[in-house]
Amino acid sequence: MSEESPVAARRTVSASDVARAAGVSMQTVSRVVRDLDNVQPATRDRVREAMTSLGYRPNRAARALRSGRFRTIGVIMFTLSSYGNMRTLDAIAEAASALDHTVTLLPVHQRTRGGVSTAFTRLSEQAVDGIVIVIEANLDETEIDLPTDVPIVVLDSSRASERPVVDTDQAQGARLATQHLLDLGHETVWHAAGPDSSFSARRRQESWRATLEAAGRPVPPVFEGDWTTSSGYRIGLEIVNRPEITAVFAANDQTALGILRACHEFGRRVPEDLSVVGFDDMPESDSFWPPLTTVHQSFDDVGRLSIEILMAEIAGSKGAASTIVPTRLVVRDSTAAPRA
Amino acid sequence: MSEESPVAARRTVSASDVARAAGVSMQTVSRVVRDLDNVQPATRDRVREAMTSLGYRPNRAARALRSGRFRTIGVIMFTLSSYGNMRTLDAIAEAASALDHTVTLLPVHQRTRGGVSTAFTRLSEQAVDGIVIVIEANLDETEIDLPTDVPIVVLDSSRASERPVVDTDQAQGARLATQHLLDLGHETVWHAAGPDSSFSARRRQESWRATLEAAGRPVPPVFEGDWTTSSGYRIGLEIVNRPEITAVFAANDQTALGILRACHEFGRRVPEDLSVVGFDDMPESDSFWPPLTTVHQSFDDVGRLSIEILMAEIAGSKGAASTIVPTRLVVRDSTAAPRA
DNA sequence: TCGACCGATGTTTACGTCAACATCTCGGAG
DNA sequence: CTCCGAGATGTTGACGTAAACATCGGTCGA
Repeated sequence: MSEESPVAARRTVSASDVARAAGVSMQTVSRVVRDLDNVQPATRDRVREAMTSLGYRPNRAARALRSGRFRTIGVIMFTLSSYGNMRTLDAIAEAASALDHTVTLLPVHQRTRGGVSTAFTRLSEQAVDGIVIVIEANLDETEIDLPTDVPIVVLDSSRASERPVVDTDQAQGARLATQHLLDLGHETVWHAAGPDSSFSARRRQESWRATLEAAGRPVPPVFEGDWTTSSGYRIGLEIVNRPEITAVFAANDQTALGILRACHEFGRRVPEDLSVVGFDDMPESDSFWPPLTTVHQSFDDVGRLSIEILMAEIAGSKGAASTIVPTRLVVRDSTAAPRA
Repeated sequence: MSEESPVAARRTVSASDVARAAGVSMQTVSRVVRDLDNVQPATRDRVREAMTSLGYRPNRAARALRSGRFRTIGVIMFTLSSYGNMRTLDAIAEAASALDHTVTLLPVHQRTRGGVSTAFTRLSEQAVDGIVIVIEANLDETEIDLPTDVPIVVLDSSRASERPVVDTDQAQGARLATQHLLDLGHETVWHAAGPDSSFSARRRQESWRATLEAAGRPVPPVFEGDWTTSSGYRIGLEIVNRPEITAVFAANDQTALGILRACHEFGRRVPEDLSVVGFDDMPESDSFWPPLTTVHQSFDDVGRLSIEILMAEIAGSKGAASTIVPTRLVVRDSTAAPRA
């Protein structure tokens, strides 16, 4: 009945306003906000009431300043425009949110130097408690001016990193794909690779090669791609002219899709004349034509684990272990035994 | 030569540490940091040197507390797992970054009440200067406890909102698609709709209907979908049994892809027996089989404009105008004249 | 009955920065 | 030679919160 007038917007309601309204001290308000200690239920209710009627919202900046904690995780990625990155970010955001943390996107500026485009970022202000680096590049980490005192978890990195690494088990996935094709009876398996700048792509390629070698099969030259459907299409155009190729392992589903397109255009039948395996298991992959056999990776697990490890580091645990998330092969209709 | 020892990590370097090292006052450090005023070049250099050698980073919380500005934009979205949302977020992040702002993902918690799942979010703490709502739901805005004093821009909203709205011109896009099919000589066009909870989906449907009516064509019943390939596949299964259907406008590319799959499985030829148009123009769409005719929407423009408008609001301009971004039709191989 | 102890609440102070104001230096005009 | 002003730099005091410490009743056992 008192503060009804919605006249001029007061600036901001602070804890002391609430305290005055509830007839308690600021400190008690703080305790109620943080669900702390024993505050007498009656007092608590009185404070709560005052908070809602005044529309009080704790000032996060002040809180962070005082406590030194931002309850915020920073994420560094080059681009959101890839299926994997997006899914990973989604999972990270969800996991962080469950722990009552917020996710902020830390900008990465591209820089061209000596012909190579590298990333250069100056995280000039510390406003995060931890950082997840989801970056895909031949990136010298020194190019990113990272805070020294903030825990960091890295995805898609060389294992050489001293930081904790969380990643899909690229090697296992590529082996699954390659072995599947060999098991079907193909003499060997060709590979439509991802960009050399990606650690994931490199590991998939290495594992494909190792699997062939372990089976004593010839290792054909690699088709170089860059994750895109158009690079897959270009590779597909080469493949359709070479009847001796009966099986291809594509570095990701988009590349596989591009190959499928070339096959359609030139009448190369899949899987009768050519078996194709992808990697990622995008939601669309089961509707490609034919539905794509592919390696499913669990982006959700990767995102969730990276937050778990990061939070442990933030909480002070030293030397958190790196973690590898297994994949599984999803067999659909793009693979078959070679024609006799 | 002096501070070489990397012994124990000091806590944080503050402006006063820098001031001491450079032999100036904190205020001068602050001036240098903000590139302000006239600071004697010699002094400026001295301070800069001290900053780098000490590894000084301004404390963003303190800065925000003092200035009341966070240099941060909050983004509210249900899920990142849709092509459009992801692209929009990417564009928003880029635009914000160009203006030296950071983007944070504000979590939205799902809540089920009375059988309907609604969003409930308590943005309990204000830590953003403005908010972009990219939400797709029959959402009573009161369900989200938004700060009252923060500028907001809405995407994918009913036009009824009093807030500034930025969106793709859904109506124009749907008209383009429908008219294209009519122009090819189809008697009428069927529609594989998106979920009713999406304003975009509803507007595409309305415009499809209006276009048919304006052309004096019969308006067939709507196939109800939910953006996914599997709903498109389900719709496709119905279509393949009905030879009288010669043209379909799908609410998005995924739905179209599902329809294509059903056509392949049951030998309904596209575009000879059925013309299909999508909406979005995903990067994969030109590699579908056949390459998909679709409506291209410019997510980049939507993201960029939303930030422009939001920033203007933050800067104090009242009543920012809503904006509609045009689409364009991309004709590929999934559409043709009906067979005579 | 009294003192110790415990739970509930209040008081003080510092977190790091920036705005406002104060001061200081130096050159040039009168 | 003095005074004034402009530019350079320093000092003080919030911003809103939470940690540390202080205080104040009341309960319970000896």
